[in-house]
Amino acid sequence: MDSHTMAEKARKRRDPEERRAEILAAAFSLFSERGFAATRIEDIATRAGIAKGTVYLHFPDKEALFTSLAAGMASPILARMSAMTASDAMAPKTIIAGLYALAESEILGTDRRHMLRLLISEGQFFPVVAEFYHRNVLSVGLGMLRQVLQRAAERGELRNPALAAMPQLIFAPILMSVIWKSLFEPYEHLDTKALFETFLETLFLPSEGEDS
Amino acid sequence: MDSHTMAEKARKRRDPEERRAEILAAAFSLFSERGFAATRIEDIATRAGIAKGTVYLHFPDKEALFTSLAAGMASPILARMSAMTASDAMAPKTIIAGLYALAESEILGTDRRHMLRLLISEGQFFPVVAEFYHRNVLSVGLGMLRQVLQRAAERGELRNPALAAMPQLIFAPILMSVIWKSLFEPYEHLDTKALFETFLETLFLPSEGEDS
Amino acid sequence: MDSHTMAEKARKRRDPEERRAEILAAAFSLFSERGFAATRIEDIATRAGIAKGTVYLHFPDKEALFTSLAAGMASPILARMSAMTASDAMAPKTIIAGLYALAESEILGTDRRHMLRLLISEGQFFPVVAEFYHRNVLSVGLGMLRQVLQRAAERGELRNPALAAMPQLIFAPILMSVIWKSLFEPYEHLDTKALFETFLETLFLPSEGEDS
Amino acid sequence: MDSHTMAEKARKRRDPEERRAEILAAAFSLFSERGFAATRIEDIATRAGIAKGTVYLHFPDKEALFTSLAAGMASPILARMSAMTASDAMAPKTIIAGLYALAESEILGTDRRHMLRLLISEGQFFPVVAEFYHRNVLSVGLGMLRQVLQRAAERGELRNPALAAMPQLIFAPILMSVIWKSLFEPYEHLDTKALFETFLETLFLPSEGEDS
DNA sequence: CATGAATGAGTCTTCATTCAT
DNA sequence: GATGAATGAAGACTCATTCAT
Repeated sequence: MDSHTMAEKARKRRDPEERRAEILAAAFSLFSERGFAATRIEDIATRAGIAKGTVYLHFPDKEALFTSLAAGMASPILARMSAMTASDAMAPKTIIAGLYALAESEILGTDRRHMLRLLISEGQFFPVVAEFYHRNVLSVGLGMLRQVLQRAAERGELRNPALAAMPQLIFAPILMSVIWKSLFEPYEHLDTKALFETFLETLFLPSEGEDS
Repeated sequence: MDSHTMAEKARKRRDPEERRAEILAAAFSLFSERGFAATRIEDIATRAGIAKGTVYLHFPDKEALFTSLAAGMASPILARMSAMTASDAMAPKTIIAGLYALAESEILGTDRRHMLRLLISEGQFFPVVAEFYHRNVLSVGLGMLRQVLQRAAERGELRNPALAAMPQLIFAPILMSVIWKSLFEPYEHLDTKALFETFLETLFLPSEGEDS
Repeated sequence: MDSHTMAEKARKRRDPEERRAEILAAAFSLFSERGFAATRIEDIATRAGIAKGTVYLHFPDKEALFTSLAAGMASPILARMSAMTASDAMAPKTIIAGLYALAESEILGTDRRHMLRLLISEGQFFPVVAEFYHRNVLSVGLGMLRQVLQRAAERGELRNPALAAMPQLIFAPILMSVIWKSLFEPYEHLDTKALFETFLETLFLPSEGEDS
Repeated sequence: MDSHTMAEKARKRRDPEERRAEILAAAFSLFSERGFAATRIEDIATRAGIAKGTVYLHFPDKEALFTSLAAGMASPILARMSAMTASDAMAPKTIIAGLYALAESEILGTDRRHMLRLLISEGQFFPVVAEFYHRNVLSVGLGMLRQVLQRAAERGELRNPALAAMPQLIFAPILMSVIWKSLFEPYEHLDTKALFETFLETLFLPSEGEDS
């Protein structure tokens, strides 16, 4: 018999990276469900299938847990966005449409939307996180959008060329959707696909041969 | 006659409504600054100039403080919005422009923006509040907007007539601005006036005699 | 019926000073028994007949409890010592004898000896306490002793006049006794009265008309 | 032959006695610096250059570490003292002077003074230690002193022959010095050489041909 | 033998809520 | 009504000890 019977003994001595990831996953789901203040370290440990003290072997304190989580969230999304906007070949409208599709499938359609709400909620009290996001996510993301919008304006595709100076507006419906889903979805469904579609058609002039 | 002067008496036994309002004002400023969890009842009492126990004569618990505050926040804004959209005489674009002006002066420019952020943050954990807002603020507000946008569409003033079905989009830049101000303003200033202006010009076709 | 039925209701709302004193008394006995680290705030509270949280209404933290205790211990003893050495009329030998009698009845014979041991033990880790004692107790006490010994030397009563420059030696047997009582008394009794008597006769030449 | 060099191996699998000594040395320095409660097993391990668990291969628990340390401290000093007092040839005054010189160079002048303070502080809570010291150090040490003082008394060298019945007094200035160094040295220097000299001259009559 | 990840009992401290005055 | 002392449940974090590798 192999001494690494993988099944049962999995409880002890995991690979540190794996363990760390499990803790973060547990923290993620609990922070999402209950918010930062209402989540107890012990609950995170329990959900990760470990003891309270073990959490502290991987993170110095509760705050670090949140900070790590926030930082880790950023890169995957950014990478996708980056890949998208990189190709000059793609039409701006298609790029923005792709961004909204990405937002729908990767944020609104998953638990990640809770994390975004969490960042909105708690970010203010974690300046490290806010600054990190501004520097690494927003600056980069807005920069890419600015370029795309600039190109669209030059090609005469934008309804309002001034949009290129306000790339934040592109994010606005995404944030709105996250908030709506969090607070009001139980009372009234929001059709985000239609929302993004409508917004897109408002931003861009119809392409050649497209029906108005 | 005893040694209690009028001035001294003025501190005690105030009109209950007035007292209640003072407590709410104190709670408002503290919740805004620190969030719900980090605000202590005692701090609220101190800021209101009363004793801890007195708070409980007016509100059953901390949660009630938050829900009352949330409920109280709604009406003034709603009233103004209502007043605005009521007049059929005003052009839709002017009404929406007025709404943004209102948002700037009454929300973004004041401490109320913190309260809106607070509603976004904590609302999920206070279903009473979320439902209240959906029923009394959003339903009403979105209804009004739908009418205004419908009228604009009929008058051919909208870039995209489908907007009338997505009045939530009107709120999106306001939410975005609130979030930006909370998290990123220290790192990068957001010119909300320009943002709203740009957005407005994107939604509406130029009026007669206006330069595109 | 008097509403201050003093007997049963004594549990609540005591005079703050009294309450503070009770907490200090409880802390004193527990620190004495178990040392600083091994004493739990909750035990102090229980012994004082109050709830854990109440301790924190009177002292900011565990350290403050120790510090206050240490500071409070000093003055009574100092006052007595001061009264003693003040009178120039008394013979130096009588004064020192009185000091040892005081040490026996007020320190070695009471729980205060535990506190002295505690100061010896923990003082190093509480620089505030050590400095306080140096400034307010030792400096003063040694100063007084120096004067007394100086006078004795001038009157030719000291076996070794150089003692006036080393007043710390006077304290040495007291410290030794405190330590002995703490550690070894169960195994071997120390007759402190005889100890002090022997030491005194070693320091001073026999008075006129005294038997050797 | 594998990649393990001699140097690398030297870190592992040392002679058990040597390993034990290293752990005790590490424990000694840390207990001295911070006291018993504030010293963590992990710190001891780190300072000894081994892993936490390894400590438990040599000592059953933290307490055993302290008691072993305490016991080990005793013998060297005792041996020296024993060697000193053994020779009947040496004058009593010279022996006691030698004892103080020993105390200065081997205790007060080294880290061992911290250990003595530690014994004073924690001894009470480790009855095993207290009893061990009483039986193996104090009884023996006081016995030797009693003999020496007895001899001095018989030879008419003592100011007060009764001193022979109170050999504890000989230790008093040593303890006083240890305590002073621990607590008050930063605020006021104590000249222990002078202190012991003064004390010695107080106990003993001047030797023949010596100035009083 | 040696390691250090894992455990969980233990402790300080906070704070919403109560209630005697 | 108003007060603020008192309560005690709750939660972050520590660290001696164990034990799988």
